[in-house]
Amino acid sequence: MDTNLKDNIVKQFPQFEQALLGEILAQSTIKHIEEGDEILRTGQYIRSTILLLGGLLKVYREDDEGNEFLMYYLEPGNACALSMMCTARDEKSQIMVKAVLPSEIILVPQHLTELWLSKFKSWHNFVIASYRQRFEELLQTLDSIAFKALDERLVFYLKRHVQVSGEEIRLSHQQIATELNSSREVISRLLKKLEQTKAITLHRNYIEVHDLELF
Amino acid sequence: MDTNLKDNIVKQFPQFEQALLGEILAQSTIKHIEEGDEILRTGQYIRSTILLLGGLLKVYREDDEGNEFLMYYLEPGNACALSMMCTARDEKSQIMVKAVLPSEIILVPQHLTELWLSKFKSWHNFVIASYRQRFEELLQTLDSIAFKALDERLVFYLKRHVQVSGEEIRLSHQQIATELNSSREVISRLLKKLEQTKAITLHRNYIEVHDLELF
DNA sequence: CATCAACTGTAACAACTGTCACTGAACTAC
DNA sequence: GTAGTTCAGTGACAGTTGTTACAGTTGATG
Repeated sequence: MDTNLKDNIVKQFPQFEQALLGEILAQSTIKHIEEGDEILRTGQYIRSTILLLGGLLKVYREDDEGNEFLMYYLEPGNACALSMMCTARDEKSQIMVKAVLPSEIILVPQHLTELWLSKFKSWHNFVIASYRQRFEELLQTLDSIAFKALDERLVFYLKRHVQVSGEEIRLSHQQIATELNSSREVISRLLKKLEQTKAITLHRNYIEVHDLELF
Repeated sequence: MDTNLKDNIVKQFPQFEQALLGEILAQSTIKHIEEGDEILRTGQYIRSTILLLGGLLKVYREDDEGNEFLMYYLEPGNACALSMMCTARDEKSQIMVKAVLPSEIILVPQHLTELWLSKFKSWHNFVIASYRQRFEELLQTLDSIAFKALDERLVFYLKRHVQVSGEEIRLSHQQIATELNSSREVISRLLKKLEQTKAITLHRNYIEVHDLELF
């Protein structure tokens, strides 16, 4: 069991040095998360850094009125950059993190995250790389909201979904509308238009993506 | 002259330890920037970390068609987080940085930024704090674009401007429209509405802000 | 099979934003 | 002062998105 776990960590985080792997195994908690469970809520204190071992997480923003929009997805081998950015003093989360699929996460206590930065070069690099990657993804999301009309944002959203979970997108129109902070009717309308161009086929509860490259 | 410079750095970056100050003075370049000058362009290679000693910089995003929108302002004592995030390999800038006022910047060569992280605790903390602060500001900007109508975004924009440069906002309607990725006529219309509520007074080339707290 | 709930399709309408066209006011340079 | 330029104000109109209202479809359950 423990050997399996170690193999799995090595597989998802091949860049970590041996000593770091040892510390992770010794000091952190592995947790299984059900689909739909919330891992982090806005306003909640962050006490651990989250590493994703298996499954799929979505990171999104929610405002006072319950509106939300998707920031990005985290795949196995990724970490939640924001949870690494909190220093010793307790910081509150600015974001929501929810499991899209049943997932396995590693929880590293905050004080270790800090310590490891100077202790392990591979950890340091991982943290920097994570920051940067997430910042870039956030900028892309920002671009799509700022510069693009909803039809283009929808295509951008579908493409990203294909990347993380294949050509069969198992979502209702309502779910998509929520993640884009729009409304169901509008999304239905736009999806219908996309279907007419043969880029996708609509079904109940899932969308089949043929080719979105032209958009 | 050099003593003046050191005093100035100490004033803007009081948290830096002595040894770090020494290295900054010895190894980095001080540069004077004229109002309107571009310090970093999208696609350009980043070779230095930028610390702001005096003046005011704006950090914004620009798309292929020349549309832009404001991400945030940098004030003296701040640093460009993105320019710190680049590791040894040459990374291209994802953003534009331009001087809003005549400014003094410190350019720290990339390899030192990296080195100092492990060498100086105060530098390390500064970098982490900068990342975090910028990420939060970016999230706020994102919120305002995603959740708010243009009238609210305009108020948010004006408020931020008051924070960095006082109650007299020296901008034309066209400049505001550009930074919000909107159009001049629309901004004029909304500003006029705001003026009618006595929150602001409009003049040629500047706006006088009385009270925006209600919005 | 009957019923119910969730999901999807659509039409009509309203609100917001962007665009076009034009006017006038303020400042600049000669 | 005059001409030219930049800036601001305004009305009309078009396109996009959100809202309301309702109908039809699918799938689950008893």
